[in-house]
Amino acid sequence: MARMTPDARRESIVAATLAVMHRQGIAATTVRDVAAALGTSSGLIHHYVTSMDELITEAFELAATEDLERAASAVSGGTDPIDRLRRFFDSYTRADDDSGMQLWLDAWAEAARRPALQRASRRLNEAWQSLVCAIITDGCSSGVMRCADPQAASWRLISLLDGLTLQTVAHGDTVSAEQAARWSRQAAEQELGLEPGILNQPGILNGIEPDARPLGRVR
Amino acid sequence: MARMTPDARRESIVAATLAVMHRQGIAATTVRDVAAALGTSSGLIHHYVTSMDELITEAFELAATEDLERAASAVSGGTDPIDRLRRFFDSYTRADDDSGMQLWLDAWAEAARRPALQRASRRLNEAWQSLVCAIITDGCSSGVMRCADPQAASWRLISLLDGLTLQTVAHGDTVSAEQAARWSRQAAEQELGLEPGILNQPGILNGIEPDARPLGRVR
DNA sequence: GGAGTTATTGGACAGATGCGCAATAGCGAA
DNA sequence: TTCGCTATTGCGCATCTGTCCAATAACTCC
Repeated sequence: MARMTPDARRESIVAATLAVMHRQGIAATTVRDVAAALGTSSGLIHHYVTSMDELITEAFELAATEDLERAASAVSGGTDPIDRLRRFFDSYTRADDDSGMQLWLDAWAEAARRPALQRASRRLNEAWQSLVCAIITDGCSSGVMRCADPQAASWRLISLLDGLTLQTVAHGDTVSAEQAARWSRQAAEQELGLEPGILNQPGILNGIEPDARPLGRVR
Repeated sequence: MARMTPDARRESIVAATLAVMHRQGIAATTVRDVAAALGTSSGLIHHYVTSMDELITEAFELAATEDLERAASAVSGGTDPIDRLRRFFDSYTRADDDSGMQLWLDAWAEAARRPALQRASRRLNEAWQSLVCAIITDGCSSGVMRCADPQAASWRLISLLDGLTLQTVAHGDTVSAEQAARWSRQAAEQELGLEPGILNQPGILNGIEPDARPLGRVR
């Protein structure tokens, strides 16, 4: 294999690890599979990485952080709290494939037994909640939303989305992706005292940023 | 090891498998560990079970079915829809340990790659939703609840509970068990047009069935 | 060009995994 | 008491796992 600079090689290793994780699941990701995906030897991986756990955590952190940043950037383009909330739903919901959410399912299950992964998962989950909480807090102070406890409301909103999407991904279609999208928006409208259907308007996202790729936690 | 009847032995194997699954997680449950927990040889396991996958699915199905039946039985003792809903929350929420929910996290993550486990998980999740949906439907027709779409509402309720509990179990206490209990009840009251706080009244469960153990999906 | 540095190789190592199989031992029926 | 059935044993097999390490090859600097 062609010799690469340490930085480039490290990056390619993490990227390959992520690909294998998507294909086989976190628990079944092995050094040899990563090496094979890269077309190199397994020894090379350990030349850059001290343990498999570290590598898996790093790859998960990379993917999850990118998704979060895409969502945050989509939200930040909103003109007002309701528009920002709409963009948040768009970015979370508009998934073409489920492998991103599957990664989260793996992470939540593995968290109990991999401390480093737990820290990463926890930190990123809290960041998602903060993102939503800021929108709700704004919405309340500007008077377009009514909510007694933005902290609780945002955890509910995130958890509801996770719970519904979980059904879609783990069980095929006990809850379809379309239902998850619709039902979670309805719940948010109800919870925040919004006019029913207001979050379902065709995403302004489409008009403003035609290049924007499907966004959000679920890639 | 003492010779046992096939039925008794099979039962003991499934029980031991479940214990190992709770301790080590589904993915890390091995034939040898089960044999060790039982004080027998690994060959014996395969004398009763054709594959590890089958055994794991069977053990999960057993635990999840028992939890569901405990919840259903708690609910069926309710005097009216609101009382039944209260009992449902009590049985889901009143968990002393988290290993039951951890089992569900494992199952959801593994479902994509173990078809038999996916079928079991799916079937049981749908049963939980049916249980709630029946309560809501009753509540609507007797006029004590207001809900346009009991199907959607019950999926939301289940998913919210799963999502919140997931945080408690996977991340320690991003959301505490107490918050998960309170917030999900608040959401239900809001969604079903109930008087705030009505689901938080001290569980009638305690008075009527003093023997009733902590119930629900989370054991 | 030569020398030094280091990215990369390929395999060794010890341990774990699911599964299968001959041998053994315990129990019920004759 | 003896016989037959089968629950149970203990180990073998092939394969896979993370980790490590000496040998090699490619690149940089003198």
